[in-house]
Amino acid sequence: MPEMDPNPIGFAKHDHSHCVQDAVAAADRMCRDAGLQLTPVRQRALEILLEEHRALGAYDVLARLSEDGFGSQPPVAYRALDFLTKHGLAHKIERLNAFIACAHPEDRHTPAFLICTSCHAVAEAETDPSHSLMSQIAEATGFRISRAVLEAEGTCPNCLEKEDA
Amino acid sequence: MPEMDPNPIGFAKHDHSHCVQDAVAAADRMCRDAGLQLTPVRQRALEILLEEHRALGAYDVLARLSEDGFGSQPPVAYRALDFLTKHGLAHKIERLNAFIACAHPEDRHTPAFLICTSCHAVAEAETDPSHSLMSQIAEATGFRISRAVLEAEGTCPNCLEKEDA
DNA sequence: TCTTGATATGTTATACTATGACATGTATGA
DNA sequence: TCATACATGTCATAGTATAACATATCAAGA
Ligand SMILES: [Zn+2]
Ligand SMILES: [Zn+2]
Ligand SMILES: [Zn+2]
Ligand SMILES: [Zn+2]
Repeated sequence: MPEMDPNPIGFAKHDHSHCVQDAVAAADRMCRDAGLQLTPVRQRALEILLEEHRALGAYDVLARLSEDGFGSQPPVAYRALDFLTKHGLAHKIERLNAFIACAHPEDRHTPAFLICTSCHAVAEAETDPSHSLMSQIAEATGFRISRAVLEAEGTCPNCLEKEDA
Repeated sequence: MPEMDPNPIGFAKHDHSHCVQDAVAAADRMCRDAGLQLTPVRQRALEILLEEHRALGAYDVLARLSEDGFGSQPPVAYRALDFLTKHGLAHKIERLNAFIACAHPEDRHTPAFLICTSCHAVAEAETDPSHSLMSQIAEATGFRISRAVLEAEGTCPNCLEKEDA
């Protein structure tokens, strides 16, 4: 699987070399435009999430931040992660109590995640909020949604292959 | 269970007097049929969840179990809740780290929850797993789902009304 | 009968996740 | 200059969850 991310909702491998700096550059641009401060801690936290292509616990992020000379106490990580999630640069996976960089922060979306319980990979699928199941239910009941959590656990294509072998 | 919950996906009030014992009786029957042991702790835990019509933290359940003479340590609650969730008698709301009795344990379903951030009510909607958003995504990527988490936060109809007033 | 294995309940201790409260520094604008 | 907002750091604490071990029960098998 060569290119960067030919299948945005899949588990394909990709060339990782440039994708971190590209994403950071995009985040930087976005923050500048929106009048937000992508400070050193926040940027480093984003890089950490991007470097791994999986969900990291707040304390994992904290440990790396601390290694890099930032504060070593939980609020340091939680505040950086709050910033990133609040502004769509990262998401929290509720099922895992963990965080992951957003796969396509360009446009507003309701993220849906596929979590492989075998290899712990996490894929983010972009969904059209208006067509989603939750929206239909909400409409039927008069409920006004502010945030939706869509997460599926199971086995990814790669691990399914290995199982067969 | 016919009129136990006239509006299974809504936030309507209902007569609570008999719904607990009805649900417990049904659970008892189900367990008997399936060769499962609905032991005193487990049954009491289910009753506790049914009595409140909202999501309870494990430690809330534990406190009540302890009052009733059961063990007072976390595993007591977690094990009872594990049993109930494993067998479809209760669900965990990941967003809240809390548990709620299943609104319709009769049939297999993928539960979806509507969580009111104002009054903290939680409604469970029954969804057809095969038609769901997640299933479509999974099918497109070759991912095999074992469990789906569908949770929406927002404002319930009752609270929306109050806001207007 | 005795034994073994599976299941269930209880305990202690510990690990993991998250937030409150306060001090300091820096930039902006009245 | 001063007030305000915001960002970072600290210490302390709250909230959620599991590991590991002891004991009890019951059913199946030697
Ligand atoms: Zn995203
Ligand atoms: Zn996998
Ligand atoms: Zn249910
Ligand atoms: Zn409400």
